[in-house]
Amino acid sequence: MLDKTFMPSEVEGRLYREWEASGAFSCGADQTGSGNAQPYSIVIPPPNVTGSLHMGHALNNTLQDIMIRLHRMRGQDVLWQPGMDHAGIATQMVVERMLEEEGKSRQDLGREKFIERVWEWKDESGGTITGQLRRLGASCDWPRERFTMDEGLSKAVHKVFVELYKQDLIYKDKRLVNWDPKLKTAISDLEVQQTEVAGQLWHIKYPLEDDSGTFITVATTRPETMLGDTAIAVHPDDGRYKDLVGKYAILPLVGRRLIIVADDYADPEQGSGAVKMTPAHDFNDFEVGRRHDLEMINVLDDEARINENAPEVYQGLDRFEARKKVLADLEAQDLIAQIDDHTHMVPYGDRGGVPIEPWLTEQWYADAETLAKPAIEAVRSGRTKFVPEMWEKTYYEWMENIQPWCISRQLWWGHQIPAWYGPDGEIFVEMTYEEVEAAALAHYGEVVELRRDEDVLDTWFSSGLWPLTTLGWPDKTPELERYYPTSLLVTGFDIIFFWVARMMMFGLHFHDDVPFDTVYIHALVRDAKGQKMSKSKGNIVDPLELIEKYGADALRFTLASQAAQGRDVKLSEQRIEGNRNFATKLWNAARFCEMNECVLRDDFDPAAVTGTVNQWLVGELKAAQDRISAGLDGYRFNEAANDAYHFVWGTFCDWYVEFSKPALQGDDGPAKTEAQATAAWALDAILRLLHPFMPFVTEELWSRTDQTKARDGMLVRAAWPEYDDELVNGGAREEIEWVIRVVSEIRSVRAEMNVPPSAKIPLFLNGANPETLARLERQRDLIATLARITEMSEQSGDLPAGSVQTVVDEATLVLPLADVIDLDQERDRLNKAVVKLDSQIGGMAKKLANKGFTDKAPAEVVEVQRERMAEAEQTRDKLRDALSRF
RNA sequence: GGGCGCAUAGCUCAGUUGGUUAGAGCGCUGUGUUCACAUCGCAGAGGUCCCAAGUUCGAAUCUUGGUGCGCCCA
Repeated sequence: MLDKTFMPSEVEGRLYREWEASGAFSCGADQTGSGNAQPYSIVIPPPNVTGSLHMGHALNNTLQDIMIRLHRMRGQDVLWQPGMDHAGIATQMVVERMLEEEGKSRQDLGREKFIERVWEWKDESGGTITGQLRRLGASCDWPRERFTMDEGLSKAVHKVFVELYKQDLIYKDKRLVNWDPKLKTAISDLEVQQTEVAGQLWHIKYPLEDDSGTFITVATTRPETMLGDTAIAVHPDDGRYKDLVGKYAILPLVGRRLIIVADDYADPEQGSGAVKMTPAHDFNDFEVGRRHDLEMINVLDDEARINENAPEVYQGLDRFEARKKVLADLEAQDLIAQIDDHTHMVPYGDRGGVPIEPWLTEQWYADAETLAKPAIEAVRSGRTKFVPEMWEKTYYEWMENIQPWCISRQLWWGHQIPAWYGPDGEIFVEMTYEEVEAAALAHYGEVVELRRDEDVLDTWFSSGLWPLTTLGWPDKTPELERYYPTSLLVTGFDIIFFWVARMMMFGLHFHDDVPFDTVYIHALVRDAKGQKMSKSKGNIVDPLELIEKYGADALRFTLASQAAQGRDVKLSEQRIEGNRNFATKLWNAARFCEMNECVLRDDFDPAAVTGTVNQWLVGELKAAQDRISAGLDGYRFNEAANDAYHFVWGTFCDWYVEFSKPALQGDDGPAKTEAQATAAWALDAILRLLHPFMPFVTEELWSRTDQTKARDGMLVRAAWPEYDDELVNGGAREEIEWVIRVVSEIRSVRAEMNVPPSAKIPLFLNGANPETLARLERQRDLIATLARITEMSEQSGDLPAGSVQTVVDEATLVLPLADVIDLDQERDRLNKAVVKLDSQIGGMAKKLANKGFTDKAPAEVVEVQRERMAEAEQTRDKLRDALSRF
């Protein structure tokens, strides 16, 4: 016997272990045994090895798991490829922090020992997230788990680097990069967060060279960078400065001559209209510098301290101290013309958390523009589809304006760049060190000392290969052959650039095919108030806490039911609680079936049921199944979840269970047997339909409701329901919908008239046609039970005194309530109903009188309108009659 | 400044190519526990679908403009 409530924490761990142990999650399964099960594959967005499950992961993996479980149940050969990302900066930071506590730095250890330490850390505490994904119910093929630093994957990265280098798609260049002075590495544009900061705009007077005593005033938010100024720019059309173009100013504090150039970049509206140029420390200035061939003077070191290229008094000062001193010195010389408060954007490194510096260094670059071309074309031609489609615009926007991709990072943890340098800096890039040596020997004609590049590759370089490498590429594996291109990628919009775009580029370049058929982009998970979750706001919701409190099923169902396309998920605990209640409801429906000995029968044919209620239910189930399948196939997770919810609660529990009670609790006989079998069949279908959303409670019920017949294995591998249209019986549907209308109407009137729920009353039908009377005859039991009616009969002639009347279709329901009725109240109620109908009829009459409508609208629409009006008129007339009989 | 979204019940949101008499969950109000479930049942209140103009026989839905909010890129 089932308990009264479902206790998720008592079953989730056990069920998950059983699934895993049974091999249910393994790819290669051909459930139908036909030998031609179609492959269905998803690669997981690899979480960082340092990561732990947050709400974004919970949503992302819930959606993937729903699709995976659905297709597995459909009998496809399903692969959900799991794995983790080595997360260069994040992981290195974790281990460096540990070292710091021991009073050591990575330099103290040396590169080799440090990397050993990282691996130790990874083996011990890395990857807690994979356990957490299991808690969520994610049915990944775990034995196939991969890590971006695995040997095979590293080999692939090496091969890709070598090939791209030989194709001139990877090269070294000296450009401005985003430099993180805390982590002392280059980072990509995408890892820079522009943050609005309330700062100042300083107007500084630069003396003109030729005419002592006059100045040109420049405005800047970063006065310390003036130490690296090499020019001043003004707009070519700016009359104020026309005469100064080509002349020189003298840089205060330094004494350097600055040429005044005319360039469109200078904005006459901004500040004074003249802008100082620091080509080595500003991206815009860098571009201006290129146009005007300006000198680039780097005045910062790798920790953003002033270096030897600046006057000695500033050397060694941190950039913020330098700002203070520069300003003080300018002030002392009376060179500050004005200080404005000024809100502007400051770039912050998203890992290090300090403002990044544009810094001139030599780095490795990939020719993203060339690689992007086929990737753009693949989406344009529809080989890869984005859902929702609007994200394609974002993808194009970025791909068409793509910048060279800086792929080197000044870190130790990651794939070390496979480039070696000879004594004169000649570069050798080969697959093996032996080949490098051979190439060097050929080049120099003698054995020389070779030095390997110290840097590692951007983490996204290896994760960009994820769909290829996890399937075994560059080897020609059966998995690669079978599961590539993958069916679906599920990810957040924030990594379309970082990740999706790179996988597209690499997949097309190295395997000549797109990595996925469809990319489903889901939204952000926000808190109940719509705020972005963040540590600083303290509004982070921990999915694991919610799982403990409400069960994984409730969390999953909530996320799915909120995952409307193009809309953020606002997660409120109340909703999760509501869906926990839904699981309880399902549980109790199963408990009801159990108590009434509803046992699944092998020979049950839903198309052959004879009871009207049973015919109705199988038809409703077929319709619900259609909607749920269509919702999932269209990635409308919210619709599918809500359809399932409404069928289970609104149709099965609220009505069918109640309808079936007279039969189930009555005497043994064919009606009871059929009710038991139908209920068992429906519950079985419900468990299947809900399984992708709520795998735990459904699996548990599946095993617990298996009283007589051993089900063929676990629900996780059971077949997804598919039904024929013949299950829909129009007559049964109309009849039961009529019963529902009658019962609802009576309940409503009873409540309004304050008839005590315990009181049973008679019911008379007035003006009912023969069909309705026949229905009444057939469905007496249901109406009597659900509407708490004693006797019911046709009534013609005079009404019993003090009757309440209400209309369903052509018939008037008459409830003799002389004892309880308040005549005035009843008159009011009827009057209100008549007035309301009159206004509706008025609207419809007007519409039908409009020739434009009757001529131009489709005939069926006009017909529907006529029918509606006739029905409304009929009801109104009946109510008027009722009033007149008062 | 450029681009992309969003605005519907107290709250959070559905509403597929225009045919609505606008729905759900939560919350709220009333009421009910022998008979699966109080993590529940039954009933109810609650909406100029942001504003304006246009297209149309017909607009929550399409177009334009405005207002407010959000995100991305400069």
